[in-house]
Amino acid sequence: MNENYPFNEIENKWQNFWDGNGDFQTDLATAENPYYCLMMFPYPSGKLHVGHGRNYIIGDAVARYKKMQGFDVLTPMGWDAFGLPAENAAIKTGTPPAEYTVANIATMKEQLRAWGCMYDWDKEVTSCMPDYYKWTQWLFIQFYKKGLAYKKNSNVNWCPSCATVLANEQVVDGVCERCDSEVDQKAMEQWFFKITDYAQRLLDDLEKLDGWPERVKTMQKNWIGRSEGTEVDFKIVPRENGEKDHIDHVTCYTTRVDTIYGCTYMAVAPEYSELKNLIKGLPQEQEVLEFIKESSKLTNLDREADEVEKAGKFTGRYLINPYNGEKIELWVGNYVLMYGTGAVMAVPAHDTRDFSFAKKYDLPIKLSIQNQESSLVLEEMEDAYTEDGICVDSAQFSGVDNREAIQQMTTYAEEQGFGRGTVNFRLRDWLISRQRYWGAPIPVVYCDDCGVLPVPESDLPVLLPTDVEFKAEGESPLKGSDSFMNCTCPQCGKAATRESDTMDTFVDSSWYFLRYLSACDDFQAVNTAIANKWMPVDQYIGGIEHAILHLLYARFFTKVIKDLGLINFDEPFGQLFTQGMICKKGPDGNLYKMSKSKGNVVSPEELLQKYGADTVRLYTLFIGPPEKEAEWQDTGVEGAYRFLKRIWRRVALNHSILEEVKEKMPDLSSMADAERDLYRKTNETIQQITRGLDGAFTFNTAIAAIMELMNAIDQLKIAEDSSESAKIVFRDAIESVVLLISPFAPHIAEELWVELGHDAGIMNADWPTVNEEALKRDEIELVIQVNGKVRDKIKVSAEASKEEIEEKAMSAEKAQQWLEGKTIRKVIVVPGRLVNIAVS
RNA sequence: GCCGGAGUGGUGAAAUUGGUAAACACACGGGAUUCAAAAUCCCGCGACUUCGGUCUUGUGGGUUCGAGUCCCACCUCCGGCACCA
Repeated sequence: MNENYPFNEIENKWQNFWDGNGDFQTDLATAENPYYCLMMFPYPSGKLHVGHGRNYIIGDAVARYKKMQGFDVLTPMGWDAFGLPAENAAIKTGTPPAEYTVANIATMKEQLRAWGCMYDWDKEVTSCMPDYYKWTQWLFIQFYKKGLAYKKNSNVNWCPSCATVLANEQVVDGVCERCDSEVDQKAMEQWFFKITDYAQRLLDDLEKLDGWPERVKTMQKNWIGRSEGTEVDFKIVPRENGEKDHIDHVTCYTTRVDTIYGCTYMAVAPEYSELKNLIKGLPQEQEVLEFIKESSKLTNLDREADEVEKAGKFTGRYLINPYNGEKIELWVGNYVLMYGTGAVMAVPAHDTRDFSFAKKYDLPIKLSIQNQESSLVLEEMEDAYTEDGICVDSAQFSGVDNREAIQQMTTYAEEQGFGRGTVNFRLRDWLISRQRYWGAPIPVVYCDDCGVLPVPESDLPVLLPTDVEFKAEGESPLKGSDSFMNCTCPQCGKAATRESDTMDTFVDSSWYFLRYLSACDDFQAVNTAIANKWMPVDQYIGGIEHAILHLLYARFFTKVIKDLGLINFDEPFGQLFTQGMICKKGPDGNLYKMSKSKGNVVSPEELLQKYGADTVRLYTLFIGPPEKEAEWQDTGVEGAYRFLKRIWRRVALNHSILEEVKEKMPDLSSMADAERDLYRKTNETIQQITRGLDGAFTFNTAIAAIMELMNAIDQLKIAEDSSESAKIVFRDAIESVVLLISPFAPHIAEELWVELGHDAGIMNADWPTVNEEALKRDEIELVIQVNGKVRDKIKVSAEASKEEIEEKAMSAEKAQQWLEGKTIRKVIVVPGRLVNIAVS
């Protein structure tokens, strides 16, 4: 056996072997012990760098580990293949998106293979292929039939650079999450999914997700943004000239109805639907219209900046507060959002925004909540009092605790019929229309006579045309394809037109985990029996950047698909693991997430050639806790390489010893001390790693533990003339190292496994188990502390009683020096750990 | 402002959940081997020290025989939400 570690010879060999052996192909129907290990499928952007690799390496390690534990592991892989980069490439180079995408997939598939990440390619899904998007379209139609897909005209986020609309989730700090262009507001007719119908369930079911990171659940909770409050109808004071209005009241939403006796005006959003009607013909009309126009010019960015000066106009109309009959002014304010009802009752004394607005426009301020000390004096207030307290000047509610008053006053409003308790969500419906080519066409037809009609299921898929011109303009390229646009009405047979928008790519990725389970099924989207058997996914692995978008949409889809009766579970992912990003210092010396634009990518090719896949894998897992960000350091790779070389050498140099060992593990009692120590260390390592890997992903410490075991193996100093039992213990330790490291560095493990005389296919070997007997110690080292400081160490028998330990500790030589002349006040004996002597 | 997470050597980090702080590595320094280099092996590596020790887990208090870990107050950083009424 060559003593130099020949990674370049063995890695490809074993990758071929795994393929040929079908080790990663899983029979979904017959598997008895299913374990679904899923990695977020990538967008085929071209090339993966080592930062991307973390996701797949972690996933592969989990899959191999679970396989060795006897599970029937399913690890599929696919491609989130629709999306803008392919289309932009088409605009730039003229390469059709399909061609570009297919080429990238081929490259990335090779890269995954070169990393030793093996998948069940029989179940590959590619979201841009007709056999996939047919079923995406089918699901759209089911959503449509259930009233969960609808079209409406509304203000939407428009990215001028991407030339398409965006979902709220895709707008980050007022800019497009993809290209960082400032997003405009534009009124357009667009398709939406009614995710708001599922807001409560999406919120409630977060409770069930014990295997999800807390921070992801919190992010989703914030995003859904539930708030409980009260709607109150304020009657509009009729016009003096007797003219009628369309409406007779304005409804506001508040979470603080307890402060309503302090309400001194009402403010509506500039976009408030009835506003223009309410001001028609009034002297204030022009001024207010002007104001509305000004406000609409404010971009998202301006609105989100804290500095935006609150501004507003009196509309000329008045309302009646139904609780006390007071007449108040109706204002329009730029600080009021179209949230709730778009109208807010203003209580300057108890809301900081209303306070500054009232001060600016000299509106009245009334105190209606008093603090516990009754120390609030209106004239002295410099800001609103927003804490809890006691209602004052609030008619029959005066003296009531304000939290209690919310209940009482809501009930009162319901009894009187001018208000009601209600719940509001921050979550908006999901805008899925995209004015782009490279996505699944929305399967809808417009007929002049019959209106909007879904494409009949038998006509699916609605194929993307190829006779299109790619341009970065504001219209879908599909509009330019006559062959696509012109069709017949499925109902009346007359000429009709197709919808030219395509679906957001997040629609594709919201159900791909179900499609892996029926990848080749031409007759149905979801195989119910198989899905119920394999889902929810046991372990999902991906980046934290999907905490809201993808993970929320996938949960929504799962719930809808359950309601369609196709599956019997309502959460898609049991355990979720979000790995941290890999960063590297850029040319400017700052640390960035690895990306082309920062010029700090490390591509795997060079590393694989220099060190091999196992080294890259081992370093990636050893770099730090996998859920945290990590800084890539090239010298660290060297360290991983050194360790693998060391394992290899230890086997190669002792090959004959390892080969000649045939005997079984001898009795513990017949082992020399050094042998027992190593045998114990081997079992401790197995225990530690297994505990770490179950539930948590402590790869970094698992690898450290294997390194420690290697250090212990070297302590034994095995040689040809060592005793038979030493050789057995040595071999057992080496074999354990090979098994334990195999999920992380599978190629070297396979090779050494065979060198140790086993059949090829280490992933089908059993994960090592702990011999409890071996863990026991005859003698234990105890620390002796005096007043909590370590002063001495003693060795005692493992069976020693507390009394014996105490006695031995007290007489320990060094401890004695610290006890001299002191009064012993207390002695604490912690068996197996330490003795602490408290003196004064 | 609200919510979540973190702060430990030159660096990445460990610490059986209240029990020897710094495991395992990286970097660095010294030595062996070598004509030389690479590779490999051995030793050292928190700070101060009068070589007895003393101090040390963001800061300050507290609980405890004992605190990186628990409690209180504060500081800093990261992430999410945010004019949401």
